[in-house]
Amino acid sequence: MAERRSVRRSSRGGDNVTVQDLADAAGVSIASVSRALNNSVKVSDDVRRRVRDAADRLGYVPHAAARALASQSTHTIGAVVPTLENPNFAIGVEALQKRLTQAGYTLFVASCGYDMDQERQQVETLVTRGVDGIMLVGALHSTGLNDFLRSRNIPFVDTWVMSGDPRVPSVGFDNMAAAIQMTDFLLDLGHKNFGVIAGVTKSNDRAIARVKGIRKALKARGLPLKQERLIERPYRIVDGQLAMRALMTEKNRPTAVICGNDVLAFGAMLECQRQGIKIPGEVSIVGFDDLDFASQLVPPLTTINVPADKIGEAAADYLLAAIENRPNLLAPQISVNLIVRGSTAPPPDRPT
Amino acid sequence: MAERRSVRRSSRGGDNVTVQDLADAAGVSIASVSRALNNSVKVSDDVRRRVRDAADRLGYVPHAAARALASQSTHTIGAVVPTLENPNFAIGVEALQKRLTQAGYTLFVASCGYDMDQERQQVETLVTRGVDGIMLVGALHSTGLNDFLRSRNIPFVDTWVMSGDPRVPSVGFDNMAAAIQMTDFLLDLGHKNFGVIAGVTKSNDRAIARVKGIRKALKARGLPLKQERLIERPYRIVDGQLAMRALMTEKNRPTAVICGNDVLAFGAMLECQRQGIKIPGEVSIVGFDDLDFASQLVPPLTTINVPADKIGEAAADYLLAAIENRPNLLAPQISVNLIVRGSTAPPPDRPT
DNA sequence: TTGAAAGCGTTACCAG
DNA sequence: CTGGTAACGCTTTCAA
Repeated sequence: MAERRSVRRSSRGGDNVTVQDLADAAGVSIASVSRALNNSVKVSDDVRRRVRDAADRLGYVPHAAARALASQSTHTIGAVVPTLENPNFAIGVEALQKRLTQAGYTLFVASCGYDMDQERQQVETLVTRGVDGIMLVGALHSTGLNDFLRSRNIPFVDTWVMSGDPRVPSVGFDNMAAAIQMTDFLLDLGHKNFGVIAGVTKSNDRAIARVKGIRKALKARGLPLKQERLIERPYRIVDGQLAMRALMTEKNRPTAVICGNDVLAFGAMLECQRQGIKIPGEVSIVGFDDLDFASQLVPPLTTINVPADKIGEAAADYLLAAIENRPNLLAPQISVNLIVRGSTAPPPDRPT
Repeated sequence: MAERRSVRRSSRGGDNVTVQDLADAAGVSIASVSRALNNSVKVSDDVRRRVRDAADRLGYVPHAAARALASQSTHTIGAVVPTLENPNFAIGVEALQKRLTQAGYTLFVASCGYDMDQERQQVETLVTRGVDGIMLVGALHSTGLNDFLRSRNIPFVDTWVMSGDPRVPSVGFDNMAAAIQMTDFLLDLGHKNFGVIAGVTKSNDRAIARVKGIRKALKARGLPLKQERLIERPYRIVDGQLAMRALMTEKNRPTAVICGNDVLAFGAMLECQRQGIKIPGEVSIVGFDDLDFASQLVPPLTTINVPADKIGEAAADYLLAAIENRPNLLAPQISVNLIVRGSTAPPPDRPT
């Protein structure tokens, strides 16, 4: 038994304290040490105390890999988001992580740059890592991804969307409905001449759904969305600016511009400020997300509030419940709200 | 041998394919399978091919925990940042992750909310996880953190700072020097009346160093920084606004306001816009970080460019090198630059 | 180049 | 309640 230690291959300096060491120090079996450490019920207070003491004294640090191997559970969760540069996802991941930490889980984070193949790649890596659950963004994944995860019995949850399919748990909201609500709001204000600055719709079902919603709402009032009035751009300020510039060079300027998110809207507003175009006097601008700056802009931005932190927390709760086989709370629906602020008003009195 | 499988405790559905299975399928020993899978040189092409085929056919997914346990290396890195809500850190983490993925490493992310105790907690969790390296932000940690990591032989790197101590590897820059440069710039412009909106300095050595730099530069010109001219606030837009409001209510308004970062500066600018205070006509405002919106604001913000992505990449490179015992590249120094834009100008002609 | 076998640090089952 | 011990899935000597 003493031999055990000397045989170690360990190259690391700080000869790690093992359960075996604690057992020796506390004068109990390693089985008892394990039980004591894991708050198992079947341990006498005495043993528990002695083990805890030894652990503190020797500076014991559990070995997660060994634990995972033996228990078949890593207490680890993975998240794959398009990019952390979008504050929305950063906030969501942050909230997810906080919740997981509370529950004793650790989070792997990976980004895929809005690319389904990369997402698949990252997911496979996470599976190799033995994650107990995975958070994904959107419902649009590489073919077979869902089945792959299901076949391996790994709980996962789509976020920022609301899937119709009950087999696919999701924590989010109906992007199309939100876009419709926003468009209807502008329509009710009297706007008839629209411009849209959307996010890149490739591999992005949130962006797709939002454009679809806008189209649908307009169509319902007999207003088609002309090709040149729909500009698709990455979610960056400068792209919002350029898109707005393009939109405003037309002879028949739109009186309302719907942006795929607040970042794009911010860019659009800056362009107006630069050109001296009055908001909302000449053009109404709306965003999506309600990032912290939205309410502070001049004028403050009308947008859809998306509680990214709530999404992250709910995703954590769902995953944790699924992992522990708790009666699965119905995938919580996140409510998003139209926040009307100063960037919108009825269209100016001129023939459109 | 057949017995082995039936004894499994595995509760999971998707009976995972093991090295043993591949060995059976390929008709070789598990040792050979391991070698074939790990690109070991000592394998015949034939064996390699057969193993690879079997792996593909059976859908083999390696088991990281087992691999870690056997090889004493997890191919895992941990990062602890104050918060992902600060775009700077989000960008840094994103870059770190990308680089690590390329190298076959997976990233654990944790945030500590600018709290050293939480940071310590997170680090210990990561150590339990067996991470091969850790990225930290700042050089100010809970007492003994560095020794703890060193004693366990875990490479770590401080970021966003430049440590004097060569025993503490860091990837960053000299915050104080940058602040001095910025202050000198304003001083050279003719400003004598300063206001400072700093980040919360508790547990934040970047914020501390920046304030120190400002103080030092002012002092060198015989200008003290009065208590009421230094406002410390969390890094949020609204805090920048409120702080600016407080600064501008004084009878003797500052002609230059130095902000701890761009977010605070943005808030300060918004407040001026709201009050109709001209920038830079009446007051010059500067930030720190050069976030993407800085160059787009009206007027564009004078600030210090901090390449967060470079920091993340360099941190990854350093950690990887340290882990693989490669001749440690000297901790790379990140160069930050003063970016002069429209938010700064000489002070107005009035007695200050 | 290949195979056999000894671990890696824990957990969990089974007796006692 | 406690101890002994067989896994967990893989890597890595050590011989052949």
